[in-house]
Amino acid sequence: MNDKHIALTEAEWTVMECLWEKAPRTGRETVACLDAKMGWSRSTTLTLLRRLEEKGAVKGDTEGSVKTFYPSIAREEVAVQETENLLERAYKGSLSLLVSSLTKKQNLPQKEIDELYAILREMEGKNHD
Amino acid sequence: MNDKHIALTEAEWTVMECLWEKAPRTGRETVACLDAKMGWSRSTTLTLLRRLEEKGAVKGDTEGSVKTFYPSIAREEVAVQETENLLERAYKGSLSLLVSSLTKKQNLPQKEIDELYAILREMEGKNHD
DNA sequence: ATGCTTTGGTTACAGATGTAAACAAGAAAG
DNA sequence: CTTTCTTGTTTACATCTGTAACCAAAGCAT
Repeated sequence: MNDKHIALTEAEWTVMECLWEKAPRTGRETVACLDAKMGWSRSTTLTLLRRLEEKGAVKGDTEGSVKTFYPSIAREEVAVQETENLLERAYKGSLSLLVSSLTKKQNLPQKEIDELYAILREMEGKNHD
Repeated sequence: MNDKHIALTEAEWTVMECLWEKAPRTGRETVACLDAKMGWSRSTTLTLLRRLEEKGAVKGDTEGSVKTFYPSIAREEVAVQETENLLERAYKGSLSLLVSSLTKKQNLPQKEIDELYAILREMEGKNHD
């Protein structure tokens, strides 16, 4: 059984961030977290949690009168999904096109450049092994 | 006078693609284009055009009884905007993190790798000039 | 036991989005 | 000139999103 195509809205991302940061979290904890971070009302948070549960992004566990929530997809998985989407939509699937568009506006800090070199080198290593 | 923050929806992207591909286009032409490509009804296309005009993404020019449309933002501009958004949201602003996440799934074709090297080298050139 | 508090669930509601029918004013045809 | 076709505008409507009030059941305090 597989659950592809989970797209999160802005608000839902915020909730997920909260759970990715630390999970499981009880309803109350999650509410507190998002009240602190976003000033959201209890209802808002709980509604979002319900919708996320419905679309399979979080799993809720009820014990007695209290419910605990935790993500059922990894942050990176969602990130990659959304990235691929954008890549397709906006750059015809070409990562280098994305990078070049971005860097045309502003140069990267050297640190980022080094990281990227490292990634490329490593990939080349794998490519002909 | 500046018009930042233009976010396009899925459907609106499709319309813009049509105009970026060739512009200006009359209403009729645009309708034809999107009917062919998407099977949309005349009304649908025209509604989208109106909304895009409202949000400042296209400019419409009425001459007599016919209206011509053309994009008032460049494709790349929108692309970059949306990319920066995703970058912030999903990768804490780190491009290298994005790239590494993506390439973890599947290696890039050599061509892409070469392109990326080229981009990096060029940027380094600019960095200390 | 009886009433506050905490906790999750149900309902609500305005604005955005996808999709399109209905309508009106000008152009073209007979 | 009437009829018909075209072209753009208004209105419509279901679904999705952001945001939250209201409600009911379970716990706790008196």
